[in-house]
Amino acid sequence: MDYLNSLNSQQYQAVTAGTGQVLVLAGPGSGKTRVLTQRVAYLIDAMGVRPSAILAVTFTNKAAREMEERVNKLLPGRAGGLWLGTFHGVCARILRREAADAGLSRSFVIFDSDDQLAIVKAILRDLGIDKLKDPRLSAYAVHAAISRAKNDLILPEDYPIGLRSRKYDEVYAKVYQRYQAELDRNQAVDFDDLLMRTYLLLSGKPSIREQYARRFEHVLVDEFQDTNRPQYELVRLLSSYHHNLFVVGDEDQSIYRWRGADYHNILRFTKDYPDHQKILLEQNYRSTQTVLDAAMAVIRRNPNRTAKRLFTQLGRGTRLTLYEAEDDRQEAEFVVDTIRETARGKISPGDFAVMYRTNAQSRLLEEAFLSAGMPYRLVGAQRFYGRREVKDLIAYLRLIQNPGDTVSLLRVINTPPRKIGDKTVGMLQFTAADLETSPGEILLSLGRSGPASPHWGRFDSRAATALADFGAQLAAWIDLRDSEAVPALFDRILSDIRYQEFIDDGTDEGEDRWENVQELRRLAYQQEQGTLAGFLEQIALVSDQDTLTESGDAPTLLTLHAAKGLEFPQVIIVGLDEGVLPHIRAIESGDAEEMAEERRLFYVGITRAKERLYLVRADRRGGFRGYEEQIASSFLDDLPEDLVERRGPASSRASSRAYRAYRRDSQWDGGGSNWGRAREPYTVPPPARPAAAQERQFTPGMRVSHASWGEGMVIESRLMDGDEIVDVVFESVGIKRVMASLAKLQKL
DNA sequence: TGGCTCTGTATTTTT
DNA sequence: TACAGAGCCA
Repeated sequence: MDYLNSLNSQQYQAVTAGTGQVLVLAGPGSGKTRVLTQRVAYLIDAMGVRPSAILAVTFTNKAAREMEERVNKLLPGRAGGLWLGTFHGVCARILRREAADAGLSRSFVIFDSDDQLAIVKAILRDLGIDKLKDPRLSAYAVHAAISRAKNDLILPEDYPIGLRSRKYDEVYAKVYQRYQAELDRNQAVDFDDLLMRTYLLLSGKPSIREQYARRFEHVLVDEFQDTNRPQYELVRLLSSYHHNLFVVGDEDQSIYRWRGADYHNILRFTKDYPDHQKILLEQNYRSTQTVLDAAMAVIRRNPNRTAKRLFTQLGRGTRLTLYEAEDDRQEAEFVVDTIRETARGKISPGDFAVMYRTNAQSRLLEEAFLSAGMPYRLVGAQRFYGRREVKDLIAYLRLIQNPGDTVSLLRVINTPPRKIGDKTVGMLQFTAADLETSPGEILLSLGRSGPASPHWGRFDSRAATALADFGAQLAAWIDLRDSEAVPALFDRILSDIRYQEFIDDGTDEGEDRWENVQELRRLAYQQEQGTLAGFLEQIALVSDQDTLTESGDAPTLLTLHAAKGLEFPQVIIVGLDEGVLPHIRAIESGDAEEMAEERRLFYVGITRAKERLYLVRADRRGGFRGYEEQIASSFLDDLPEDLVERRGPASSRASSRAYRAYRRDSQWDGGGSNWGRAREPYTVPPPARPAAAQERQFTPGMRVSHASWGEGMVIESRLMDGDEIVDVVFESVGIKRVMASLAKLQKL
């Protein structure tokens, strides 16, 4: 157990904690992963726990893999059989094993965001709602409402009508029901289903719950601040027999609120498990004190947090650089120049990470790198898996795995073109609906039996032949699926459909597309041992971080979200402008929690830096209609002057003056200023001053009473401008939004 | 049926 | 900008 010697006393305490519940509050860079890894090793090594009785849940597959490697290094050959993975991955595994009890086909597929959105779109079209052009009824918004419901563990038939708006809720409820029915018809689940269905399975079937709860003597959870309701409940259920629960988190790094994550789960944990041990990890082993001081100055402004003191023994280090460029092109050039000029000697290009708030910001950066002839690594799964050619091939694979997957079928039925047009497809769907089967089954019947198929007569002979040809192909692939490994199947599809001919038209773009196909093929070849189902699952659940490769000495480009859990010697954060970071949507929402999350995002970015941190902004940015003037991010205001060295053409000029004037104005006009040729004004709430910081007095579910409206229940509450805005459903008058200070609500 | 052009609109973050 | 979807024509 030599490994224990390298721990500080808090880390040691955490790693060697006995049984029961343990909450480790770990600041950035405090050795959280190390504690988790060694804890697992300690359980096996010192406490004699079988690896297969340990469940460890991480946030990304990458983190899981790293943890596995490190445990294996500590205990060579003794850690096999650990359950290690992401929440979504673990849930998929459980659902696959318990498919029958979960009401699923064992070969269920996981729909990606595009498929999910496509289903919502089709339903809206069917209901004639797409014509309304109401942004709150856009496919995107409706899908978000469904996702929110699932994250609140609300089933379609229980969707509450009239809580917010009767008109919208009715649509959401209806679409939710049809959406879920459509998933069922396709034998498919979405991301939220993985969590919700596992929760329903475990909560609804005591025998299955007990089986898993007995099995997992120890449950460990990483990034606990980013768990949502289903995840919290799952952890509770899975640890409900042995009650050994070890969670690690940091409220200040919670950045997935929009996905239902709720850092209050940390507080909830302390209440639900009153006998827990709490251990604080404050010593930072990653960054210089300057970086930490900057980080603390930024995060201090957030209300509702446990104050932490981050300290290091790595010395003061270099001051931050704040570079103010004239425009976003110059911003990108600064990034490239800085890396080129600094990366020599001890610092190499691979030491750099460039972080941004939105993916769109990577474009200019990429262009700048390309024109400078410098390589870079871009983190992001969507970039690859969202490509048409990649999606096509995955759709083929999914269809072979599950012919009931009509979404995939429709995607590939005429791609490449095989003379099956809209009319034929319409007939196919109609027939399937008529006979209460899936289009895929009809296709297979035509393929296997030809004119002898009972469905043949439904189509004219040309259409029937085309369908039968494709059906026969599909049937052959399905046979191959059962006899061959994934790579062989993949190559067979490629050659059968002559995909290269279709996609690679000799243009640069065509070559590019074919290159992507090759990349997917490489991934398939790594799946020599695994099943098709496993390959598809792995593909469906890749996280952005999983696409981060270790190879090559090139700077990494990634979003602030994707940067969570990583560290780099040199960090450049771009886009420090009001409206970019913090993002305009957070500002416009007027929701203090959303602004707090933007701040946490900045905090996460800052604390990734080991040695040196650059912050970059631009006076003007190109939007989709020309350039727009920018104001420096209000977050920059919170950095102590003595930690920052200002540079750049813009720093001493107009923008700063305008910015200061703007700040002054916003003191008394409540935000919104016009100067120069500024665009539409928007209001910027003042940064959360400690004075204005306060606790929420009302939480959802709480019973309250009001002098004239009587009793009601709180459905939502948030802090805004130092007051609390509470939504309450009153028994007498329905839903009302009130200011806590004026309404004099009484808690019951 | 297939391919082209034109138009309108928008995703912030991602499992 | 960029991408999906509609509309048009061969």
